[in-house]
Amino acid sequence: MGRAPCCEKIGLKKGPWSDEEDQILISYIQQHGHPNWRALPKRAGLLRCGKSCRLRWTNYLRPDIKRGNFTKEEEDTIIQLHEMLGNRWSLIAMKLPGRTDNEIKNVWHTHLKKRLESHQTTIHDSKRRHTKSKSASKAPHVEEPDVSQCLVQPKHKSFNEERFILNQQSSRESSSITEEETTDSFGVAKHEEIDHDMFLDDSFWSETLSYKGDDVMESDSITNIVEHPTNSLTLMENTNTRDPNIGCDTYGMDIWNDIFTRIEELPELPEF
DNA sequence: AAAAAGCTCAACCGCTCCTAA
DNA sequence: CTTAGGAGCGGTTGAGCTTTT
Repeated sequence: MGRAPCCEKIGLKKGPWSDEEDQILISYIQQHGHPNWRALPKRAGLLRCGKSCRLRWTNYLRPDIKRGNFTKEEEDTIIQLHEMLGNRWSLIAMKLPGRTDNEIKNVWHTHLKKRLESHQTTIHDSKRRHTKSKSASKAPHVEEPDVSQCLVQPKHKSFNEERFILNQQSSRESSSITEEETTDSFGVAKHEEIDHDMFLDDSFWSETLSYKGDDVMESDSITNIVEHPTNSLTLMENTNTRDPNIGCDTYGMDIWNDIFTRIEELPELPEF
């Protein structure tokens, strides 16, 4: 069929935004909101594509944007959530108030991914050396904590855990995965390094996916996620991402709150 | 001091999903 | 049911800045 271009490109400005443009966009949105991004630039008097305006607003001009370096806690959260969700930056961003998906994506590609890669290389080297030295000498070896263990999916995930990730991954087929990953026939991201013992072991997954109690969410809800992940996650995603003004549906948000709260209870990741 | 290499991050692009007609 | 259009997402790019040689 072929999609029409999102906007009439001729005569529209591209590239970095000027202060003046920012001010126009901010004041327009403060007065009128943004019920229709496509029509916004014309109404506001901006020579920009609606998409460009939305991006500028959500990634830079929104009043609740937190700027500055990421804290270690934030980075840990990103690593943990990336482990669970893959490159679902918008979902990860939901857990980091004031941070945008774009920012998180940048941090991942510029800092975190490299950190992981270098540590995995180090670990491989040390393991290779260890294997060699083992055959050469019988000296006792103290196993260093394997950082990569924090970063790969559990080797023996339960069926429900697998389905949870499957649905997270496959609900957007175009989602790609990081370079260290391969994809199986179901679109599930799999890491090459699956022979490691897992830092996020079964207890993590069962804790994450189970529910006992006194939280906001009904226990039926989490059971529903586990037993009907497709329905639950589709519901959550739809309600969470589609209303720019309201933000998140309370029901869907409660589910995420619960999941994210459990992630926070995880043991601290080792220092890199 | 200058050039090269590396890094960061704002912005763009193309795609999918959802919804209304 | 089909189609068109809007919104949002993730991948990628490239300008500008910083560090290294």
